[in-house]
Amino acid sequence: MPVPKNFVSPVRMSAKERALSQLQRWIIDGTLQPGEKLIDAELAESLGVSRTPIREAFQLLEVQGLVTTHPGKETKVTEIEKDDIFKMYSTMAALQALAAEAAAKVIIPEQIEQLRSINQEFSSAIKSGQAYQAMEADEQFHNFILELSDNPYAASFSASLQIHIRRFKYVFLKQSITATQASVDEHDSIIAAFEKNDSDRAQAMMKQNFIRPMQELHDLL
Amino acid sequence: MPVPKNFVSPVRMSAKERALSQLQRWIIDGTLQPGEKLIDAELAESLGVSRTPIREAFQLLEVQGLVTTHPGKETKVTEIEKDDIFKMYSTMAALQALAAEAAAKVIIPEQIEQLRSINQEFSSAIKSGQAYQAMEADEQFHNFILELSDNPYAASFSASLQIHIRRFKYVFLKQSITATQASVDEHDSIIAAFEKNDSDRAQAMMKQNFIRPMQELHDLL
DNA sequence: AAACATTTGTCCGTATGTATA
DNA sequence: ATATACATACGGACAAATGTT
Repeated sequence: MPVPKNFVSPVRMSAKERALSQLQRWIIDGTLQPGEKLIDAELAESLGVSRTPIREAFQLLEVQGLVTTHPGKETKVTEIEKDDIFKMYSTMAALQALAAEAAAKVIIPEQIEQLRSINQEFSSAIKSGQAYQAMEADEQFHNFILELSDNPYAASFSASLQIHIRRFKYVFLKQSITATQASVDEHDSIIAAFEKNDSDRAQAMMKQNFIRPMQELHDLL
Repeated sequence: MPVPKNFVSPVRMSAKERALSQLQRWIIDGTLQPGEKLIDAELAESLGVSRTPIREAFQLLEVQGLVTTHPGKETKVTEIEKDDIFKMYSTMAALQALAAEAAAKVIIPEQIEQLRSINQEFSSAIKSGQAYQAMEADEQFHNFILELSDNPYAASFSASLQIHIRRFKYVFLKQSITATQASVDEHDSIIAAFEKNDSDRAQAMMKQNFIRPMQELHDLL
């Protein structure tokens, strides 16, 4: 019997992983607010697990910078302020520019076509005012390039930053749309640079793709 | 009774922290070799703690990329190969270049003097063939600039990469000296750029300070 | 194919430490 | 200043999962 090869991952998530991703979601979307105190026993009950997986999730969240633990004292959701946007975006810009530079040297036509397709969805989402879908498509575009760059360090750091940026948007912008047509055009420029294997230009355009919204966001707040 | 103000940090390290730093050391210096299987119960006994802090340390090491966990199966020390040097150094270069760019805009004369002093020690260590001291001074130089840049994301990512780079040097170079006079000169150029608050040049020189040894190392292996 | 051995995953009790009254 | 409450840190037992004989 032909079993579907790519079924939706039989993810037997451990309790720790479930706790982690749930807590991440709650912190990102503001259910758990900045500065809020977290008590493991309480969360353990509401997630239906024991305190151990919660504690383990706390440790990972601390490394990610989403919670801050004062050992033996308390653990709270990390505070966030609007000036942090500079630090997050400029760091992200540096990593993504690096990825674009590397990707430009190895990308093949089929992959360029995939990027085009993703950017098309991104554009559609913006035009129809679907903020969440637009954000997802944008992330997909950048993550695809990161994969091409074949740099696990940059990919890991970028993933971490992506979470912080998402949280920033939720906390300060409450879901309002942030992506604009300018972003779509910049993506097109990056794709064009990829076609010519022009790593310098790909790198420069990628940087702008983060620097511009960074300034727009800061002006807005 | 006058108690010394700056005593050596009353670090009440938790068992988890002790386990973590010990395991880090063992992985970096090759005591625990790439691909080696780690069993928490065993390490728990040899470190004189229970499995819990060992397990917690494992999780953090996994995020750092020093160990790889196959859930429910095993956890091993992450493999490493010589081509990884490109990925580590190019990523580090991007982060440090960003830090230098930011630092150039806010650095004050006193801090420039401190950098000069650190670079002096770096130079001395190289001339007297003290490989470890040279590496430490070099790291101190870069970490100081990271602090100035006031970017916790870049600082955190850089710290993580520093560990991987250290491990790479231990595994492939066995303590032989890697720093050269060229590095000292590049540091001087960075300092000179700082004096003029020339963030572009600081950024460019910082990048070269990582790209050059990256290629030298790769040619060597 | 099934039972076994090994290792990871989870639970919960207890100790330790910190802050508040 | 002492006691008390509360949250974290750790330990050890048990359960689940995987690979093997």
